[in-house]
Amino acid sequence: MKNKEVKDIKIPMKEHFGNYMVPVRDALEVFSGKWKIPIITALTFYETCGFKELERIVEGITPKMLSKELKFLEENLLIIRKVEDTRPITVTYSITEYGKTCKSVMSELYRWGVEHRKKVFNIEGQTWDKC
Amino acid sequence: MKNKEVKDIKIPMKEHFGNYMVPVRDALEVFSGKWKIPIITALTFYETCGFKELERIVEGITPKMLSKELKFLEENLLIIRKVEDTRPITVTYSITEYGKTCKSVMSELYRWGVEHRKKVFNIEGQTWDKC
DNA sequence: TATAGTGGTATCCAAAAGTATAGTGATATG
DNA sequence: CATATCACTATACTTTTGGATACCACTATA
Repeated sequence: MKNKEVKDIKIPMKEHFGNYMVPVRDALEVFSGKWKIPIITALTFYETCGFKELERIVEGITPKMLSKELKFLEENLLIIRKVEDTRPITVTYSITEYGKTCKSVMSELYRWGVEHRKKVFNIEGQTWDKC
Repeated sequence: MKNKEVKDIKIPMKEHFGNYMVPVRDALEVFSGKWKIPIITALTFYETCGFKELERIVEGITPKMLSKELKFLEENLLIIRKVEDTRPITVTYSITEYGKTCKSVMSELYRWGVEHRKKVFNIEGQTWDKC
């Protein structure tokens, strides 16, 4: 082919989208994985829980994973950990005001996910109890 | 402690939220991982691309990953693969109308991610070129 | 005939994510 | 004194994810 420069060569996304992916990846880091959304949801619902309580509420999670994810969520300012001076000492985890902003993302994921089930698996009207 | 039944024992999320997590997880399966969103974004932007084109557009991806993710996205009805009867035969991948519905989720992830950067890293006004 | 481009596979490997199981020190209860 | 609860940590393991490298058949071009 002559005039190679005429052929429309598609260029890397970075040229068009710059750093667009960076915040998207940040968000996904918070919401992906098996346990982060369940923990956020639990703390949004109950406001404050202890460690063992969360182990029971978030069914199936191991203490190792719970501990790891709580640290991550605290570093990301979504929850706060407080050591209460009781006997025996108890530790409480609570959702922050900022943590509550996750709701918009989660409900968008929920909304899209429900449509996706309909489209891909042809499953309608199942009881995806909205909250 | 007497009156154990008075103590408010927090119950597993499933009691409150039922199958709420199922569609959320479905959605996350589509959007998580390193390459799915970049591929969707590329095909949303260019409408139709060939395999080698995508390899160049989505910088850093290996043919193995590209092949795997394209299969996944096709199974999820987000893109279509067509073998064109040219010489040599070419294969095109295009976004479906349904695939375009991903935009709402991606822009919500973007929006939240930008706020999250501000909050957690105190990074303002950077050029997260919106699209 | 040599080279380059098309659309991929095959194989091996490393790192990350997640599971299973056990145990710790402090305190409180029966 | 035995047992249980709280908030974890430690260790070993498996699974999943992704990366590196090589290679394939086919066709077109120089």
